[in-house]
Amino acid sequence: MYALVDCNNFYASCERVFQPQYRNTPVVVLSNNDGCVISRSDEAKSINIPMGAPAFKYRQQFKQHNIKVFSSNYPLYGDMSSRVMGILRQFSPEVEVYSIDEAFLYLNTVENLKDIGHKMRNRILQWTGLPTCVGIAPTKALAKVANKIARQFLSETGGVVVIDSESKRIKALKWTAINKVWGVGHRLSKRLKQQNIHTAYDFSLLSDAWVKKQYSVTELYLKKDLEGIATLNLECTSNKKSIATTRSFENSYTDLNTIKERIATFANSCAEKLRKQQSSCNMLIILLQGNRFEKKEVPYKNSITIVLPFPTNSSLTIAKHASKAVEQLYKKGLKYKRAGVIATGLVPTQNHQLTIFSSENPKHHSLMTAMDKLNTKYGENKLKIANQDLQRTWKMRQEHLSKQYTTKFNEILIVK
DNA sequence: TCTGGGGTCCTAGGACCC
DNA sequence: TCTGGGGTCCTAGGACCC
Repeated sequence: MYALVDCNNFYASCERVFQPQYRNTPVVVLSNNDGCVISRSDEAKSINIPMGAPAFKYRQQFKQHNIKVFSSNYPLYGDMSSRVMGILRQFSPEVEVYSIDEAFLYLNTVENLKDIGHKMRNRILQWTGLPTCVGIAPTKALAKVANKIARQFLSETGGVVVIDSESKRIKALKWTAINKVWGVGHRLSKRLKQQNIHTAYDFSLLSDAWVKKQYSVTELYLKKDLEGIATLNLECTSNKKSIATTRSFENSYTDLNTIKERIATFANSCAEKLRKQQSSCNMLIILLQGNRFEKKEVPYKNSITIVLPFPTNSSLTIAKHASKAVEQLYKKGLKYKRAGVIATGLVPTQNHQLTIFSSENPKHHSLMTAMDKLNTKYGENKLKIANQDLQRTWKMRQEHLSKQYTTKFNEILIVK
């Protein structure tokens, strides 16, 4: 059986752990640059603050309803997440960390599953202060469905739902609207509804061949999973297949040098992440975009894919290629609002294929190692690469930032 | 003034090969 | 005048997730 454990309103709940005075009041967490709402407490949801609400449009409502606003504090959420995952590993050796706030577990046990679900919930709540819901079922897609029901009927279910019989499976699928099914998004649900498929149950009754022909194997796998035939497997490998750093700018930029500097910083950040998981990349994607919300015309949006001459995780090499690419993308006179660097074609750094004609300058490796060491010791970005601006420190707007209670000694909680 | 960021997977179609 | 066909690999872009 599979369990899906999901933290309720994760970012908002993390903030509440350290500021319990907000436990029963509406709380929202904003995205980078305090742009839009990305997490809401139940109270904020019931005041109809939508997901993705732009903060500048809702300032009045925040004030009016006394909503506590936080800037996002990723070091805090990341640390809380790894604590939760650590607890889950006590219940099963097979854990797939599906996102920062949820994980699938494979449960191979004769114990009562409902009891296990409650044990997981209780231990996470007691050890981290975070509320969760647990769905348990014979497949991942059904565990997702069970989890949704547990969340929706929290007080009746106690936050744990087990689908362990055919009648429960059918009842659960009939309850689930097609657009709420995991893997069925906006486009797909629209098409399915046109074909008179309105619930997960309707979908599960379709013929395999028809689903594959009309849609793709993804939908076929999903359908089998909903039927109770486990088709989606646990993915326990932790290494990423692509690594990205993309940002919106606080203002629009028009100047090439400013944009090049930003790209160099993003390239450096990607390279650092690559070295952390001991990967190198074979390809880079550089992207540059105008303002998505510009009404007049379709905004400029373009990207370049570069195949590197050899796999690398050197900040210098990646920044050099990224910088060259951005010169090609840049058009004078346009305004840019967002840019990014994505590293793909990742391979383990250890066993690079030897290239006959070119390879990394061996000095890069020791330089990068030294740079990472110093940056770990003295704080991020103490050491930069030359394409980055040494004077300027780019600061995100974070007007409502909480402390790094769990990852910085001088910000640790003090008990009076 | 101010609207996030980081991922995965699939498919269609082009390029290329024999 | 007649102008193949099958296979593979790669990439861009879409759809979806949290």
